Amino acid sequence: MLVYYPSLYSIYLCLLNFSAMSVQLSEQEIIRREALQKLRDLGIDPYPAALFNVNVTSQEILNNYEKRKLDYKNISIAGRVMSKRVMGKASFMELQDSHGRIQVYIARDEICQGEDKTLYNEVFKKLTDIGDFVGVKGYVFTTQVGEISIHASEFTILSKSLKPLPIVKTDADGKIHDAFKDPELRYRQRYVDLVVNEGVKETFVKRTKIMSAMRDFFNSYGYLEVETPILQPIPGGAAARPFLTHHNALDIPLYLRIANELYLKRLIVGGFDGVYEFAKDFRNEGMDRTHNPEFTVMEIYVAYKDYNWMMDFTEKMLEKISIDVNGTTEAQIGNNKVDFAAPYARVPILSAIEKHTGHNLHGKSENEIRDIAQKLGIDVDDSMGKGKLIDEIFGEKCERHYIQPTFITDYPIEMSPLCKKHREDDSLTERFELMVNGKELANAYSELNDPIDQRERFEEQMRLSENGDDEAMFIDQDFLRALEYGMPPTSGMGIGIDRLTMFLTNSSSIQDVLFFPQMRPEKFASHQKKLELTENEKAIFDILKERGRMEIGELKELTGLSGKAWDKGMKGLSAHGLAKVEKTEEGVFVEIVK
RNA sequence: GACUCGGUAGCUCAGCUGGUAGAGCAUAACACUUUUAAUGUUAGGGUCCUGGGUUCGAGCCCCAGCCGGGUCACCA
Repeated sequence: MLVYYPSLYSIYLCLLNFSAMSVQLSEQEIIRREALQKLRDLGIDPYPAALFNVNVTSQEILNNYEKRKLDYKNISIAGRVMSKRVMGKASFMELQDSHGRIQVYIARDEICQGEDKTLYNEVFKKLTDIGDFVGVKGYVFTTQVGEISIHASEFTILSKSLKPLPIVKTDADGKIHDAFKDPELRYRQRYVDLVVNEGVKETFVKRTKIMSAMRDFFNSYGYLEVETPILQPIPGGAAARPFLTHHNALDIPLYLRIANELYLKRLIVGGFDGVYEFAKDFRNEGMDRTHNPEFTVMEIYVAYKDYNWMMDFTEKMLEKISIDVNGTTEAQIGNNKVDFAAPYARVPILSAIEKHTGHNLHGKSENEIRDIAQKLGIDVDDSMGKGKLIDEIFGEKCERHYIQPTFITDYPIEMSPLCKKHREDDSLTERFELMVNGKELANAYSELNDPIDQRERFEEQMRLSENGDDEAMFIDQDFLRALEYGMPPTSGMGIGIDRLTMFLTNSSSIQDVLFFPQMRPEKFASHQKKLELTENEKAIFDILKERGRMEIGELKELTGLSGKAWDKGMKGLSAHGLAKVEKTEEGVFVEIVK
C-alpha cells in the first residue's frame, strides 16, 4: 500500500523516527540515566559484551531444591530485578528469569570480601534499579520465614534499564495490587505486559504447544507441511475483502492471501497424499474481540478421504491437542465447561434448524424459506439466496446452542462453492463446520474435484459479484486448469488457530492470544528542534521581545488574551525556555530568556 | 459504522454537580545483616489526551477531535 503514496510513506517513517527528536524525560528516567553514568564512572560497563554463564533456572531451583539440596551449592543465574528490599548491610531482591521468580539474599560482606564495599553500597544499593538485568552466583538456602532463596556471592550488572517498569505486587493472600491492566498499554507494549503480568507468557507458550501438537499429529500420518504464496494475483479460497499491494518490478497488483485453499489443492493435484500449512491470512474487514486483520489458519488436505473421515480425524486431533496442552480434554471457556474428548455429535444443519425452530426446510423453495425466516424475526432482503437464508436462520437461532463440540453438516450448495455436492441430495454439500462454545472453530469439505462443476460454481459467484456482492470469489483459471488434469477425491479442513487458542487458554479476546494485535499507530510527541509558536505564545512573545522584562499583569493586559489563552501561552513559552517568571518583593515579573 | 464507558504523577487510581491538583506503590535521602505488599522518618515528582468555548476562575460544564475498552451492526 505504502508504495502508492511515497509522500505518506516518508511521513510515516518520520513518525517512526521519534528517537531522533528530543523526548521529555520523567524524573525517574533522568535519575536512571545518571545512575548509568555513575556506573561508567566506577569503571562498570552497564551493557557488558561478555556472555554470562547460567547453569540453572528459578523454576528448577524451586521445584528440586528440597529434594536435592547438594545440587544447588554452586549456581549461576541471571534475570531481571523485580523488587529490592534493602535492610542496611543486607538486602533481598526478587530475580525474574524466563521461568519465574526467585528471591536473592545479598549480604554486603559476602559480595564485598575486602575493604572496598562499593559493589554493595553503591552499585547494588544505589545504582541497581527494578528492571535491570543482573547475574548472580551463589548457593541456594531457605530463609527463616521458609522461602527458598539464593545466597549471593557474586553480583554482576548485565544490562541497565532506563525506563521504570510498572510495579505489580502480590500480597500474602495472593491478591494482586496495582495490576498493569490498561488494555491499550498492554497490547502496545506487550514486552512490558510479558514482564510484569503473570500468566501472559503461559498463554503464548500454550499457543505454540497447540501448533506443535497439531503438527505432530499430522506428521504421524505422514502428511507434509508446506508453504504457499502469501502474495497472490487472485485472492481465492474464501469470501472476504483482501488487502491490495503492488509489485514494482512486475508492475502488477498483488493481494495478500485471504486463504491458501486453492494452492494446497494444486499440490494434491501434483500427487501429495496430504499437505498442510499454518497460514497467516489477511482480511481487510472490521476488527473486534474475535477478528484481527491478520490471523492464523491451519488448512489440511488429504487425498482419497471424504468429510466423514475428516470428522473422525478432527475430533481425534482436538482431543490430543487438548491433552497435550492442558493435560485434560476439558476446557473452561467463560462460564462453560467444554469437553474435547472424541467423538462429537454430528447434526445436519437442516435438522439443527428443525430442532431449534420447529421448521423443516427440506425441499422448501427459496420463497418459502424466506417467509419462514421472516416469521422467525430475521431481517431478510431479496438479494439473499436460499443458502444465505439458511445460514442466517442457523446463525440467529441455532449456533449459540452448540456449546459442546458438534459437527454441523450438509450445508446448502449456495454457500459452498468449493465443496462437493452431497452424495444423496444435490441441493446440499458434503461440508461440516465444527461448533464449539457457540462459535465456529473449523470448516471442512469433501473437496469439489469436478472441474466442470467447479467452473459453473465460480460463474455463479461471478453473477453474485455482478449483483453487488463484493466478496464473491474471483475465477481462478489456473486452479480450474489444475482440476482438469484431475484431483483425487480429497477432504480438506481449516481451523482457526487464534480461536482454538482462545478456547484452550480461556481468553475472551483475540488480542490476548496475539503477541502484537493490530492497533492504530501510536502518535509520539514530537518536540521538533525547530520551534513553532502557537498564536497565543506569539502574541505574548512579540510584546515581551520589545520590553525584555515586565510586570506580569501588565503583560497580560497588553496581549488582550483570555485567561485560558494567556495561561496556555505562558506555559508554552516557559516550556520552550523562552520566558521566565520571577517573583520579587515588587511583584511578579516576566523576563525574556536569551 | 452506531451506542456507551474511559484518558489525572513512572504505575494503579481518587478528585465534592466550578475555587491553590490528592493517595498507595515507585523515586530520592537517612536508619536497619534472613525480609517479603519489609519497616520507620523526610523530600521531590503533574502539558489533568488535544484544540476551541462559557466563566472573574475549568481536571470538573459545553462543542469538536484523537486514542483505547465494551456492546451492537457488518463480516467467516
